[in-house]
Amino acid sequence: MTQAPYYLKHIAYDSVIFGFSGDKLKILIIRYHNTGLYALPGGFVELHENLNDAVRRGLKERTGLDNIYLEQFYTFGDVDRYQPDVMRTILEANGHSTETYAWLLDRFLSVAYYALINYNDVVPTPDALSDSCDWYDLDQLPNLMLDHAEIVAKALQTLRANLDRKLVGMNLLPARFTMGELQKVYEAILGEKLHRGTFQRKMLGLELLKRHEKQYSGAAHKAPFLYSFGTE
Amino acid sequence: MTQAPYYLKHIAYDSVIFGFSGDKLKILIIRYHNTGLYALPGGFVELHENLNDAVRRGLKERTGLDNIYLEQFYTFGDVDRYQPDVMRTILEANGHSTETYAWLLDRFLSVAYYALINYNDVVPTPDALSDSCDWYDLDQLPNLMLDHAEIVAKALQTLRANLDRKLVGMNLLPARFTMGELQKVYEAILGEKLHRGTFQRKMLGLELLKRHEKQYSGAAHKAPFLYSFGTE
DNA sequence: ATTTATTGTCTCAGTTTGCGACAATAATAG
DNA sequence: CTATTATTGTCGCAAACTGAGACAATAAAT
Repeated sequence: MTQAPYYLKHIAYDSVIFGFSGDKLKILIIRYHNTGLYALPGGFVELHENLNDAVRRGLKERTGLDNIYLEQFYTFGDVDRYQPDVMRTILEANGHSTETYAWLLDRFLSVAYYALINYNDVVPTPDALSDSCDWYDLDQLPNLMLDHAEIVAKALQTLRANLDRKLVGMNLLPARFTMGELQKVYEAILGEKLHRGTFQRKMLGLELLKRHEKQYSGAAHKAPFLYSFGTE
Repeated sequence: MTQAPYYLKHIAYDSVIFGFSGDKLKILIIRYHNTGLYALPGGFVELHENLNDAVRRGLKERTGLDNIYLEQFYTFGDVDRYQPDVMRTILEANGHSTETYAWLLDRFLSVAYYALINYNDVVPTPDALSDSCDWYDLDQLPNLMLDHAEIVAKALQTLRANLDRKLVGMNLLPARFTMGELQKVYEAILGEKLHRGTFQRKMLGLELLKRHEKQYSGAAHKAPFLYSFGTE
């Protein structure tokens, strides 16, 4: 967080970072110091930085990960996003002068992205203004500030629409996974149960999964195959 | 076009305005005075204006139409969009001082939209800096400035992807149209021939078209039905 | 050795899709 | 007035795809 001329004015980004654990879809939410305000992880674009690079830079800081599956889905630009009181509250709670950071009190458009990551690879890390960065079940989110709830809703909607066009599900899993795990990811995203046989037939028919040896599963049933993403 | 503090800095929009005529998909392109530069119609967002409203305002100016089918599809934010020389050329060719309009020489992100309109309803109108605003066949575009060719390509790609999810084709036609005309629209968008019987069966199966009386067509064959969009 | 839970696969019926065929018909040509 | 031409609405059939249940296989637990 630096002073005014370092970032493009009026432009912010927010990222909806999806993870999958315990059969549930989750997203990363930060909480600002001493305010009780919850928000999506976001940031600003440096004067000589590509927009997409700015978002990847923020993702790296928040998750520790490079090379994340990332997709831009909408730019939010309504006037009623402009609530300088909220930003003033955050700055003051952090002991920052609202003069030095006056540029933050201006109107912002937000370019929204969603990211899909492997839950287990992540070490969620708060930024300078926040005291936590944590996973929340998608159906148990705290009240989010500004229009961030709307951003999450549109992210999920876009993710669902992309699910049958792009092969996206496996970005939420480790490199090797079972068919059952993959199906649970799809079910969590779509919010509905899928028929096991049909799902398996469809996934294998795409010829995008490589089948490996059997998994040694500590479970009381037949050991499933492991798959990885990639034809060869 | 007004002075600096009237618009949000760093933010522009561009619109890919699709029309359909003579079995071809076309888009509106403007040419800047005395420069030979071709570009998409675009504009800026007023300080207290919703982003979407700004785009509709621009569409109204360029086409004379309200209530246009409009969809945001991507925000372009690479650094190499920043080519102040191009904007300087345009300003000078129009006799504008680059001091008064210095804000135009800054870096811009562009939020891109596509619009679908009825070709026959439109009176294309140039803006203050351009001397023409005309239809061009999608496959015979002039060289477009900056990354506008890339914007057009992504617009078409998004339109194609949306074609099987949203019912979008009829926005390019008059209120009443024949099944053959509708099919030609789809073929122009997808860039491929479709089977007549299958197309008709699918469209009617959606139960979104109302069938009217026969058309008196001056053509030497059976007169087709007319349809309009809307169930009832 | 038996039970339990889950996996990989198959079959079958129902639906959708691609494609050709047929009669119907508005204008035109003879 | 009749035949021709071009295009339309519709049907039928085969191929492909989909949803759902059924069956044997098997790793761990009893």
